[in-house]
Amino acid sequence: MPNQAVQPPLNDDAQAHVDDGLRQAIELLFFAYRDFTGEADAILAEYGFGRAHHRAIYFVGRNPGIAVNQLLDILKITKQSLARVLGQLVSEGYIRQDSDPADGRRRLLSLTDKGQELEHLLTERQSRRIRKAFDITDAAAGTGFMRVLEAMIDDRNAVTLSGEKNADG
Amino acid sequence: MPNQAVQPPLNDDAQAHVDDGLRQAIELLFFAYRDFTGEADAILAEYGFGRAHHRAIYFVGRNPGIAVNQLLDILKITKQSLARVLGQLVSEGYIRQDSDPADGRRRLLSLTDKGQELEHLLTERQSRRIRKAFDITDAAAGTGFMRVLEAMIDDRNAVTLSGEKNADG
DNA sequence: CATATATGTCAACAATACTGACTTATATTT
DNA sequence: AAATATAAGTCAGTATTGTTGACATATATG
Repeated sequence: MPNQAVQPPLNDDAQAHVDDGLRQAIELLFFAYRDFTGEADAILAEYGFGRAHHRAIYFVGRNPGIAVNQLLDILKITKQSLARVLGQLVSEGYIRQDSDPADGRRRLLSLTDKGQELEHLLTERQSRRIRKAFDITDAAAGTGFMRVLEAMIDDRNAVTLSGEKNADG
Repeated sequence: MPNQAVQPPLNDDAQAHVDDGLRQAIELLFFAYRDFTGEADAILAEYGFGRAHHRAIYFVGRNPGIAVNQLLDILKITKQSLARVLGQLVSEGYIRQDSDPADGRRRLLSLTDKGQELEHLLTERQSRRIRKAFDITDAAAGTGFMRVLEAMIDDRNAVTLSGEKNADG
C-alpha cells in the first residue's frame, strides 16, 4: 500500500485556515522535488560528488565562460562554500578555469569534455523524468507547470528564459 | 539587472542533446523550490529550528496521531536523524507523544497548540506564495502544475490526495 | 518463553551551508 | 604613482542534516 496519507485529511479543525488544494500543492512539491533530485544524487554518489557539485556543473554548463562571482549570484551560496566543490571539480578535471583576457582578475569557468559528459548524464536523467511527466499529462499541463513555477520565484531572482524578453533587453 | 542568464543559452553544441524547454523546467524548479523553502527557513531560524523541524511539524500536523515509523516512512530519513529534531520539538513543547492504547509500543505524535500555531504560520506563508502564483496565472495552470508534479513522483511514493481514490480504497 | 516490532539512544562520520578574517592579483580612481 | 575597489582564493571554526553501526528497552505476537 504505497500510501503516505496516514489518516484521512481533516477539514474540521487543524487545517481550517489553509485551503486543502494548497496543502496538496505543498506536499506534491516536496515529494516531486525529492524524487527529482534523488535520482541525480544516486549518480553523483558514484563519482564521490553531491548535490552542490551538480549545481555547479549544471550552471557552468548552462553558462560557459561564467565568472565565479556570477555563479555565486545564481547559486546564492558563499564563496567559501563554492570553493570546496569548485576546487574538487577543477582538480578532478570536470571544470576548467581560464583567466579573462579582458579582466585578469576574473576566472572564467567552463566544462571540460569530461564535465560535459557528466552534465549530460545528469541532465538527461532529470529531463527524462520531466518529459515523462509532461507526456503522462498533456501540453497544457506542462505549460501551466512552468508558468506557476515562474510565478513562484522571487522577483529579484527572476530567471530569464530564452525566447522571453528581458526588462533591459 | 536581476537576470540569472549570464550568456544567451547555446543551442549549437553543449545543449544539443536536451530539449531547451526541459532545461527551463529544471531551472525553474530549482529556483522556485529555493525561494519556496527560503521564506519558511527564515521564520524557522527565529525559533532556532531548521528545515528538518519544519517537515516533522508539517507532517505531524497533517497526520495527527501518526506513529514514529509512519513519519519515517514519509520523510524517508533514518530514525536517528528524526530523533534529533523530534526530541527538540517534544522537549520544547511543539509536539506531543502519547502511547497508543491499542499498541503500547507506539508513540502517537500530534501537535500541541504551540505546535499548531507554528505550523499555521509556516503553512500560511508557503501557501500564500502558491496561491499568488495560481492567481498570477490561471486555474488551468494551477491544475497543470499539480498534475505534472504528481506525475514526477516515483510510483512507490505515490501520494494519496484527498478527493482522489486510492488503489485499496 | 522465544522472537519480532516500535522506539529510543550513543557514537562517529560526511556533506553542505554559514561567519569572520585575511591574502593576492588586477583594475580603477584620484 | 598611490590609494582604493573588485575578483578570487584560503584558513579556521561552527551548525544543520543526513548517514552507519551498535545496542537497550518495552511491548506484542507466535
